[in-house]
Formats: sequence, structure tokens, C-alpha cells
Amino acid sequence: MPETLARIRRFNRAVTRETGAMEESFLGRGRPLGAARVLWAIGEAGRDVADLRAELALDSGLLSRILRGLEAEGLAQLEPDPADRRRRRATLTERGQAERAEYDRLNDQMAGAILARAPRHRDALLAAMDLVAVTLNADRIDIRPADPTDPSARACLAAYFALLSDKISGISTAHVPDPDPDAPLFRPPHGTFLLAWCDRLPVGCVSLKPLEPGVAEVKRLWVDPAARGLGLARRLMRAVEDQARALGYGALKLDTNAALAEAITLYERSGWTPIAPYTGFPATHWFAKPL
Amino acid sequence: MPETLARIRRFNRAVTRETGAMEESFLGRGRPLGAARVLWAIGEAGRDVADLRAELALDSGLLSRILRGLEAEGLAQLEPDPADRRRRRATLTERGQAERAEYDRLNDQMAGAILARAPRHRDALLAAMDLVAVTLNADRIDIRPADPTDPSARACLAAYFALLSDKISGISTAHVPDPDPDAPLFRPPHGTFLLAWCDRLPVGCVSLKPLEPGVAEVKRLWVDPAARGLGLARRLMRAVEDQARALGYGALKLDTNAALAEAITLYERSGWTPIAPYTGFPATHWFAKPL
DNA sequence: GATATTATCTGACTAATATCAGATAAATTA
DNA sequence: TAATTTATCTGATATTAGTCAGATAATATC
Repeated sequence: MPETLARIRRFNRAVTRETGAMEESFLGRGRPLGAARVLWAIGEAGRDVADLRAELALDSGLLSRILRGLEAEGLAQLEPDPADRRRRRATLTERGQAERAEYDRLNDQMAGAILARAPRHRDALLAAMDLVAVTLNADRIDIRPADPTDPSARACLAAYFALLSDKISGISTAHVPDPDPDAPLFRPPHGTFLLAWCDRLPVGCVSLKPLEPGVAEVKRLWVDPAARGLGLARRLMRAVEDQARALGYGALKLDTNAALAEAITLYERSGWTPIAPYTGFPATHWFAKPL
Repeated sequence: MPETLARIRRFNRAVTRETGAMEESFLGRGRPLGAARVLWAIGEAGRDVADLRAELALDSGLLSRILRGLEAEGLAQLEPDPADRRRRRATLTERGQAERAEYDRLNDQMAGAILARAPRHRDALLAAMDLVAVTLNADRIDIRPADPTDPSARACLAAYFALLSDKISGISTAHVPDPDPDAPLFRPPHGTFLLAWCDRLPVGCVSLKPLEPGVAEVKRLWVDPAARGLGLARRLMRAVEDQARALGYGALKLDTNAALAEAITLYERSGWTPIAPYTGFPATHWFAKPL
């Protein structure tokens, strides 16, 4: 389909121009891009030089010179790592922090300018950007345990409950209580809370809490709309099953609602079998899986 | 909304990585990026040096050297423009054409790799890319006359009729006859056909054909879904009115259907007044505007 | 026809990025 | 303790990209 390729090319040209404009604005601070990138990558907390080299894919000599330049400008400091005095740790001075904040500000300003170009469909534009970003990053999404009270975890839960109240009639805008009295049940050694991350933003979650002796319950499986179709739900389920095994459980249960058809298909296709009801509304389907 | 900015940043990082990978793959052909870009920009038909300079925003000295390099590689030829012998025209040799085709192939390969990452929602991904590209290019969309039989024009018309049959019950999948017997009416001096372009892809159209002595009819106003909310319909209407004036018409008419609510709002807000019916199904509303 | 303008080219120069072969010092391994 | 590995730095050098001031020749303007 030649037109498809033309569309992707148009997209590439558009974003190339945009990133070019951003780099251009970064140059306005009188520092080459390489140095600006290093300054930004050092971050608020500081960073090992080896780390920087790995992330920015820079030659060791080049990075060394850039760091020396930042030091000479009074923006960064280098100290030997006390644990391993071969390594050096770069940190930003107060002026360095301020300078980094300026780059942040420029970045946000460009982002704002992009949004301003879509006055009437800001949300559609953001959703489109999410879909593109998540798809391009698909093979970089990773799943990590999180605390159930973490803001990202709570954002996922809020989205999960919004989805429920949207799909299941009878559930009004249910929302997570804050603080969630059940939170301890979702922490080891009782249970777990897993978040899927795509480049610093959460794009999915799943959790586990104790139900009966030796049996845990899988709860709150949610995938960001931008990340659907990438097999993330399956990955989350696999991850939570691994966690359950690690916590010593011998079996899992879960309940769900007929309105969540994709979820039900997923359970049926991955070793879950229907069981008798063990909960009430809004559940309409119940499954179990031995570990 | 801080999260909004985080989402745009994620998008920026994702596409930066992508374009970086593309440039990387272009370097694989053993030629600096600048030269590759010039080679590509010369195109199959050849290009004036001044043109290249304008498009690529290159210094005249730099471009001159890059061209000399391509010439030395046996990829390009430079000849004085016969019409103005100060100007020089760059054309690709056979080897140059082949080399350019290789860059095309690399580009298409990267595009294919992107699509492959969205096996289950290819169309959604493409639509999202369109929305982003068109929004970022919003201030670069331009409207130009086209021939009504041009493939791009026909693609817009097909989309227009698909929209009609989708929105208006009673219209089955109507499609443009090929060749369109009315095409001559949409050409000067009788009428016109305008296309809106966003970076080489059509994103909207409108046309004009004679109706009565001194009166023309506006037909087939269509805007690509990715380009809605950017004021393009209004620009197209203004452009077609200008064309009508230039063709000597004193008044315009149009008919439309109640299902096309945004269009009706647009007409009402830009000087059109309701008139008595002058056509039948599927029209439900009729407007006129003096010029 | 003299003068100004335009399009391109050349030469001199700079900045940024990149590469690579040692040098140095700290840690690890034998 | 000696030898090896690792992390970083220094110096030398190359490539790419970019700038700018003329030079040259063709065209446009007066």
C-alpha cells in the first residue's frame, strides 16, 4: 500500500521538523547540544559517569571533555564514588540545577506550543501521541512491582474504575478510597501490585491479594487504551502468576464481568477454568487457575 | 496538567529515537547525512540548485561542495539552466537514481517495521500518526487548484462519498463515476476544483460548478478527519469564493443534508442564508451567498 | 553600454562531534 | 604481591556541518 508509506513519511517529516525546532531552542542557551544533553542526563540526583556513557552512547573521551566543560562553567561537580574510587559521580551544582530547570522549561514550552495548535481537539491529539509513543516503545514496556499507594498505581486504579463504571451499568463512578484500607493486602508477603511502565509513564497494572489459605485473588487488571493490542494484558497476567508462585500460593482465583469480554477471552485462553460464584455484583464470571 | 507534559515528552523521546535510528541506517550507505539529503532532494526529475538551497536551508558554499562531492561520486550531474545560464540544474545519473532508490527502500523498510509493531491496530496507528502530522503541520496546509480527474482529487471525492453514505441513510455506497462526465464543469472557465495539501498528501477539497447564469454552485466540501478542528473547511470555503469571484460569478448556492451539522453551522456563520429548495434528495438544506 | 543584481563557486576558517591510542589510578584476580 | 581488569582521562587527529568574505560570470536595469 504505497499511500501508507507516504503517510508514515509525512509523519516522520513532521516530527523531525519538530524535534529540530526543539534542539534549535536548546541551542539558544549558548551551549552545544551534547553538553545540554549531558547536563540534563545527570539529573537532580546525580549520576555515575559510566551510567551517562551508557545512556547517551558517548565515547569516554568525549564525555570526559563535556563534563570538564560543565565543570568549568560551574554547573557540575565530579567526585570519586566512595564505594569504588575508579568511578566518578557527576552531580549538578545549584547553578547546574537551575540551568537544567531552564531546559525543562523550554521543553514544556514547546510541548505547550504543540497543544496550542490543537485548540479544539487537545485530548484527541494527546491520545494519538500516546498511541504512537507506546506503539513505538512496545518492546520496551516493562513490568515492575510497585506500592499500591504510589501515585502512578492510584492513577491506574482510577482509570480502571472509570472503565468499569463506563462499561458496567449499575456501577456508578466508583473510585478508590484514599487511603485504601486494603493496601497492606497488596504488599508482600500477602500480595503484590504490579505496574507496567512505558518510558516513565504507567500503562497498565494488575494486583494480587490473599483470598483463602494457599489461594490468592487476581484483581484490577487494567491496560491503558494506548497500549492495547500489544499483548500487555497477557504479560501482566504472566507476571502476577509468577509473583503468586514466589509468594507460595498454590492456586489463584478471580472474578470479572461479562462486559469485559477481552479479559474473559484472555483468561479462557491462558489456563483459567470457570468455577462456581464466590462473589456477588458486579461479578458475572468466576475463574480459577492452579499454579 | 503536569501529566500532559510528561505524555508529550514521552512522545518526543519515542520519535527522536525513531528518527535517530533512521538516520543511523542512512549513514550505513557510507555517505554523510547532508549528502544523502541532497541526493534525495534532487529527485528523479532533477532540481535547480537554488531550489535545493531553499528547501534544505543550506548555505550556498556548503551546498556547492556537497554537490561537487556527489558529482565526484558519479551520482549527480550539474548543467547550466538553458533559460538562465547563471543557474545550475542538478540531475541524478543512473547510478544516482539507483542510490536514491536505495534510500527510499531503507525509508520504506523502517516504515514497515513501525507498522509491524502494531499488528492488531495498524489503522488506528496510522490514523494517530496522521492526526499528529497534520496538527503539527497545521500552519503549512495550503490550498491549490487541481484537476478534478487528478488521483488525489479522486481520493478526496471517494472519501467524501464514503462519508455521505456513512452519515445519510438512504445513500448506499455511492461512488464517483470514472471518468466523471461532469469533470469539465469543474475546470476553468466554468468552475474549479481546489485541494488542500498537507506535505504532499491531500487533506481536503471543495469544488465549484456553474448552476445558472451568473451563479455557481459549491460542491463536495470535504476535510480529512485528521485535519478537523483546524479551521480548514472555513479556509476552503473562502478560497472557493475567491475563485468564484475571479471567474466572474455574482452569487453562489449550495445544498446540503441535515446530517452534516458542522457544515451547516459553518455556512450559517459565514454569510450564507437559507433559500428555497432547488434540488431533491439527499438535500435537506439550501443556502445562497452573494459575492 | 555602464552598472547593478543574481546565482554559483572558492578559499579560509570555526565549532561540534567523533575516534583512537595510550596514560593513570583504583580495584580485582591469580 | 604481581598481574590483570576496569573506569576515566589526555592528546592527537578526522569528519561533518556551518559561516563568511570575496571571485566570477550571466543577466537585468538604467
